[in-house]
Amino acid sequence: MNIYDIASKAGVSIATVSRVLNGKGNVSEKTKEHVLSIIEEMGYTPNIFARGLGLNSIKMVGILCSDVSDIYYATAVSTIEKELRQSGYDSLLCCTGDNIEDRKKSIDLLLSKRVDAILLVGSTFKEKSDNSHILDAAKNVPFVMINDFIDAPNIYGIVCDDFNAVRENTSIFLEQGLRRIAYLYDADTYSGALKLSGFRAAFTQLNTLSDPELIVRCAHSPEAAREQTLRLLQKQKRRLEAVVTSDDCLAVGALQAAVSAGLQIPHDIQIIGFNNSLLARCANPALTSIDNKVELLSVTAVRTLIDVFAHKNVSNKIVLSAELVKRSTTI
Amino acid sequence: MNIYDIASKAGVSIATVSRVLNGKGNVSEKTKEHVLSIIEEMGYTPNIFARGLGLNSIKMVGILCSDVSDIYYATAVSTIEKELRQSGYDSLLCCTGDNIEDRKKSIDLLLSKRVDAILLVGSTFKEKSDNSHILDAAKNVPFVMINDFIDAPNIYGIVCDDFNAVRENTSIFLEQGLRRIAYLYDADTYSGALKLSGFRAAFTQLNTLSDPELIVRCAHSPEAAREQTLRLLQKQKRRLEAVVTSDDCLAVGALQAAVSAGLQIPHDIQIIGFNNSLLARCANPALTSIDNKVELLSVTAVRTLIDVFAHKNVSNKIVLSAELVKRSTTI
DNA sequence: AATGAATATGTAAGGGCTTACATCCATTTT
DNA sequence: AAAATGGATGTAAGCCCTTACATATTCATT
Repeated sequence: MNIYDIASKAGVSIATVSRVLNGKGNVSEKTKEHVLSIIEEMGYTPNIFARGLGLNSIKMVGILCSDVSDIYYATAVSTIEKELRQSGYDSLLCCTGDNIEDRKKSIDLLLSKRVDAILLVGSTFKEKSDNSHILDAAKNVPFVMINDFIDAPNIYGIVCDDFNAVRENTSIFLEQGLRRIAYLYDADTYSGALKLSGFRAAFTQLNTLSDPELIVRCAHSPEAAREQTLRLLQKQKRRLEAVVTSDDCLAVGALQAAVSAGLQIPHDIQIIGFNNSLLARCANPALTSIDNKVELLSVTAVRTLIDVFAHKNVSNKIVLSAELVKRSTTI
Repeated sequence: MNIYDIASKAGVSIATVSRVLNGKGNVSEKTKEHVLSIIEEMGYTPNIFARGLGLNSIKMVGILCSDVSDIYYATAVSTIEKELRQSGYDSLLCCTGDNIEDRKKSIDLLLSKRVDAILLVGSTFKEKSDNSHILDAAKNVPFVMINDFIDAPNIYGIVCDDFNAVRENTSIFLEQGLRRIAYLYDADTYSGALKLSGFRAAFTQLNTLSDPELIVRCAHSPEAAREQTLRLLQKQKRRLEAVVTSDDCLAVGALQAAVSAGLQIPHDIQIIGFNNSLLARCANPALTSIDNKVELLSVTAVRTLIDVFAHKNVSNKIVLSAELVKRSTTI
């Protein structure tokens, strides 16, 4: 069944059917309704490929995500997908892992599927030299990044003010007189770098320096964070007073370490997570966490993209503020 | 740039270029390499729409998921996506929520995008009457369901033996002499129904009956489960001895309730989760959980689908076994 | 009633690929 | 040496839309 069948059954030309389907051009109300009724009656769906051939777009946006099984990215992807659909776009999902080569392939793949744009969830790597494939992709379609930014034409970054989020909350600890503050982080990404500098800046502000031994990189799992925190707790002669983390899942690990070391939380040690995910609510005691507003970031990203499609004037970088959600691991 | 450009640059016909691109038909090794080098040199990518028009497929599978922000579904989608890509298929993601109307729309949408198959993640509803749209869809493309099954042509179910998983683990409690065992569940789905009957069956096996007041349905959040468990703890004259749940996130809520009631875990009360997700590892004390093997289910689903594409003989229902992962909330 | 503008509809030319069928050529067979 | 075979390649039709342009119709204006 194709547009010709509908046209002949409705006694009109295929052009008229097409116009009805696309709501473009002039069709009399009467004809329009008649055609629609035939379409309904025969259960006709236009062939997306033929349509794509004509329009060179099938309203599909590629989502590039390093790992949707991560609860944070999952929330982002979920929000993006919903918001896109509401705007009439579908989502082609591509999870790439953290490997540059794979991501290059994924971008090529999305482009070969003729997506109308690419939305990146999950930070790129710090070595900007390896981002040439993103710049290339942006020559073909708009490229929107969440929690990341590259200053180049046709690239839009929706980021959270991670620097100040960490700086301010670290400062709170410092103002309480604490100095033995550890920082646990996992990835060396754009936003990861911001958070780390935020941590350091809090110390600099007070003309102090953070102890380099207390800044620890570890794998993205509670187990890894637990191990690292236990190590710090054992090694330090002076007691660890607080732990700041780049992700709730690390904070949970730190929390487990503190609990197993018999420390009272938050009296003996305070812990602060990042992302305000389900993990923060599930931890025991419940985790204080910096909410960097994934949903808002995601919605903003999609809206930005829609504006770009509509040739509206859009700023290349949008910065949102994080917000602390206080629970039981801080005073 | 199109296939004609490549053909003329290579001094061959478009048919030959097409044959090289698709690896079909006979092309001499020499010509093939020459054409490939031109393609490489010019950076040519065949137009996916034109190709789709000819083949009526662009190797894309629709993933229908009620909610990717749920950590369990996120893992499933992530695994599916990876496995599909390895088999040369891409994933069109569609999150539908738990609403039948929305799901109908999503299925239509996937079909209109001419996906080669639909993969459903997340159970359908118990009222089979409302599954007519799935049966309809299966007339067009293979339909694979994870954790669900409808016995109809072209529908394949990859399920976990949820019934026995819950039955066996409930039995362990009963064999310990416990009788005041609560069951917390969230959704009234296919696998949800299996789990619930498994719970009941454990009692029936011993010619006992479960207390209907201890079988509680609640929303899918730790907070809701916490509240319900607190209610049970307060109401019951005889002490609650164990809680079985249909999802880790409910188990975490139950755990929080028990902790806040000052109970010793697992001495005073034992708790068992389901799915063995990150939440189980993050809980404190760490949660014993039934692992229903999402990754394996997902991989099996995709492999089944690939077999169906290859017209291999595939059984309509594949049942995998769950496995208990013991942590600190059971004896 | 004649003219022109605006609206409604139709015709036909792409858009870029796949593939059945036709053709050509180099082998092998008799 | 002629015929048969089969591999390599080309031609052209078809897939199903969109849309520029052409034509027909309607309506308002003079």
